[in-house]
Amino acid sequence: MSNQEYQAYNPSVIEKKWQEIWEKDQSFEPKDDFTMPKFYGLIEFPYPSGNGLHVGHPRSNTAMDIICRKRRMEGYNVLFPIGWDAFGLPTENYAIKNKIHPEIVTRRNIEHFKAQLKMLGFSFTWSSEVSTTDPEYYHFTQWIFLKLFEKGLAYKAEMPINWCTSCKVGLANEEVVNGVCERCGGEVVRKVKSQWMLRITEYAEKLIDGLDTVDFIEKVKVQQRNWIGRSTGAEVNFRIKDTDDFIRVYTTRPDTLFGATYMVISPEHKLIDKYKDRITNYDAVQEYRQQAARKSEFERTELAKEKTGVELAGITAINPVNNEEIPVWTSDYVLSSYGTGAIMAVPAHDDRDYEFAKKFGIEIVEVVSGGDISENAFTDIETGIMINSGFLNGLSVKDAKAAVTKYLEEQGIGEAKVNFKLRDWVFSRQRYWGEPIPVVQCEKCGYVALPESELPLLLPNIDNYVQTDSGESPLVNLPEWVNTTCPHCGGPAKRETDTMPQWAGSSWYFIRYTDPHNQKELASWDKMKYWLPVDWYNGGMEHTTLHLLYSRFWHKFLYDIGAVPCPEPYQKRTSHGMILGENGEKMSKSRGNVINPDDIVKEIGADAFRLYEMFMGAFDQPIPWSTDGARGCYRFLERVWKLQKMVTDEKDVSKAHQRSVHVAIKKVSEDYEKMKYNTAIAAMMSLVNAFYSENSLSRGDMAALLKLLYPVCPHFAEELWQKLGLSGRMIHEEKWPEFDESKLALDEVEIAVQILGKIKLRINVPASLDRDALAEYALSNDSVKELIAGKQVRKVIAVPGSLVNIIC
RNA sequence: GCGGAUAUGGUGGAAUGGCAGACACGCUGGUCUUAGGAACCAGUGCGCAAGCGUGCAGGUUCAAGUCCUGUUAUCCGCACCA
Repeated sequence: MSNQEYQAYNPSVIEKKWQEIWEKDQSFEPKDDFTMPKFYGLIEFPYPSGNGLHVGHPRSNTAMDIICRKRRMEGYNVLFPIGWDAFGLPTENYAIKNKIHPEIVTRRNIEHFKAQLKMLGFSFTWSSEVSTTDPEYYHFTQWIFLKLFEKGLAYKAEMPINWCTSCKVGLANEEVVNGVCERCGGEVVRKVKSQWMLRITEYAEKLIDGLDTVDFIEKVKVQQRNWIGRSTGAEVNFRIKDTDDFIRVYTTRPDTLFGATYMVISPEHKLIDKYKDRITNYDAVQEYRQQAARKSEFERTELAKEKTGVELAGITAINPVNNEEIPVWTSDYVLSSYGTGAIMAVPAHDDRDYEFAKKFGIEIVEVVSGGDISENAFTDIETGIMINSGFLNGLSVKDAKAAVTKYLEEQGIGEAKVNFKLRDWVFSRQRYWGEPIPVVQCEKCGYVALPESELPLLLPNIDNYVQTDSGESPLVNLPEWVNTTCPHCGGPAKRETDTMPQWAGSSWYFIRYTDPHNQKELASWDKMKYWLPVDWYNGGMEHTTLHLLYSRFWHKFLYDIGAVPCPEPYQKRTSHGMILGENGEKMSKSRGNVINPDDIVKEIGADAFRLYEMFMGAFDQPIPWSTDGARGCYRFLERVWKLQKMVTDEKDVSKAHQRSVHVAIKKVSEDYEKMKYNTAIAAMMSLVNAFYSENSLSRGDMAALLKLLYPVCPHFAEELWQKLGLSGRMIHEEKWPEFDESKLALDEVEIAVQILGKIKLRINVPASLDRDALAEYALSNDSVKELIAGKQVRKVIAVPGSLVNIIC
């Protein structure tokens, strides 16, 4: 019995107490000792919105906090940083609406977030805190841009953007919902603007291949691979009859070349203009092209089901393998932005071509046997055999591909080709609250980079953050800022007024964390060399093809120019499921099902809140919130709290609980690593139930439980540890417990006895029996004998520790 | 249409091919209380039972929630990528 006076569990008091101690002692600051084994745990730094933390943040943060706290107890030097992804639209919109400078809004929001995160007791490396809006930080965001520009990976191009006709504003894709403006419901059209682009496509291959070297959860890899969309095939030239010109097509099915019965080029294809004099129905073609151009993105996808198109009368092409003359069409089902903007159509073996050919009565020639082309296109590439295909006849699809590609290359009419779906990254925003792009436009020299010595190019102060009527950044209203001189020729030049997207600052923040106040470079080489790559990065699936891909791109680029020491930024990536409202729907203000972490912490404390978020269900699955469930976790902590009244003076793990304790250590240690927090917590609950069933536990038993519980409920564990005086240190300075396999053994186990696979009874047997001994033991049991009396035993399957199945 | 995931009590969910429903929530009854939305104790998949039970239909196996084939529903992502 502890001689401490018993006090009821009061989370608000002890949480505050320990947060102050940790802060005062700098308990979680990493050491400068680079000989220690390191662990770099990372969570996506939050966007400090005005709404404050939602319940999703603590789910990811607590999960990684658990890993980091455990790592420290295991002797690792741990970096677990936090910062602010603070540029971006919502802050700017708030600033516009309330006429407050976004910088002030941002500062206020960060303070609020910080207080909330501290309230939850995360063991962040606060000394590494960064904000993307800090000039000291965006200095190097701009520096990376200069490097991209220098290497030709940043370029300016005419690109269509989403334009709200009512707000007269360019919108991000995320702001366009069902073809209308998210804010005003106005019509959104495509408007061509000159935009900064980043050549991420240059890294398509590396981004795909790099996935084989990292430990990302499979669905992230699959999604990135699909997004990058590598496909292998061939480009083939089809001569336009009576000219020297070719239509060059891309196909993944060069094996079906003999089945090409027409061609389709995109409405934007240059050859249409070039041969407009030959096209006898040019008026009709022109009208179709205008129609296609007028269609908004929304309409184009809406109308995707029904194929449309116009034949280019007067133009035909020659199939290079059989010299057949085939018609050429234009249709918007062929995209100008993919491949060569032209295809050979093989209706017998492509669903889209089939549909198109059926609609317009074009010939369908079967070249792969195995299907029924009177019903459907036959697209199976595994089983088909080539027919009607000259020298390819009799080959499998796979062999035919190889054979025809070789032939094309030998004849000089085509070649193997890899294509990607990935598009270059539109990097401009006509907005105020972002990093200025450090480039000027000179009348003589064109786009010229600022010299590095002029970085950071500060975002100038401004009174009005609204875009201009023509959709330019409000920075254009600052002539004294815009008008400058060309660093190259000294002549008059204008600064770029577009700013960078929110994804810029977040593409390299994990590098900056290793050396956040370095004025000279991204981070010092020694620090990067020690800390990078991030060992474990947890975040949301919604960033898989955005932030996660962008930052891998930047990192690979930085690696290629020798600015970082490793080719991949993240060794391991995991992902948490979303927390839904209590009604099972997505949490949102409009649904009125939002749970505020402040309210929960006020009611049950941070530890119970953290505990519940980890216990509520499988970590990677979406899960509805349950306030009752959260209260249940509070009850569990109260139950543990009350254990202090039955702790004996025995120092070691008790005989009575020895097995339960070691089972729990094993289960909890393993489950934390697998992020199976729910079952880890269940194991601790079972242990507590075992303590209660004996009405007694030793100090050693309690110590083991508290160490296991500490990563999830750190304040609680620290407090009880100290209250019971379990050691002279604080619990976070303790070693992680190890389990002893030999302590897991049982003397006797209950096994099930089955007859023909049906359970008939359960018997207790010595745990040490092997397969044969167990079978024998079971057969000699009186109750079992009764069951099989008069029957012939044909076979006995015995599984030690589990069951005996008697076949008779 | 393509890709991914999921499907188990009233609810959230457990279960290396080996006793389905661990651990919780909720609910029912009880104890103690001036009181209970506190605590503690007992019960709780369905069925009176024999039995039946992991979306549905088959299959493999001594044994299937788990493996295979097919199928349905829901969620997420992509959207004519040749």
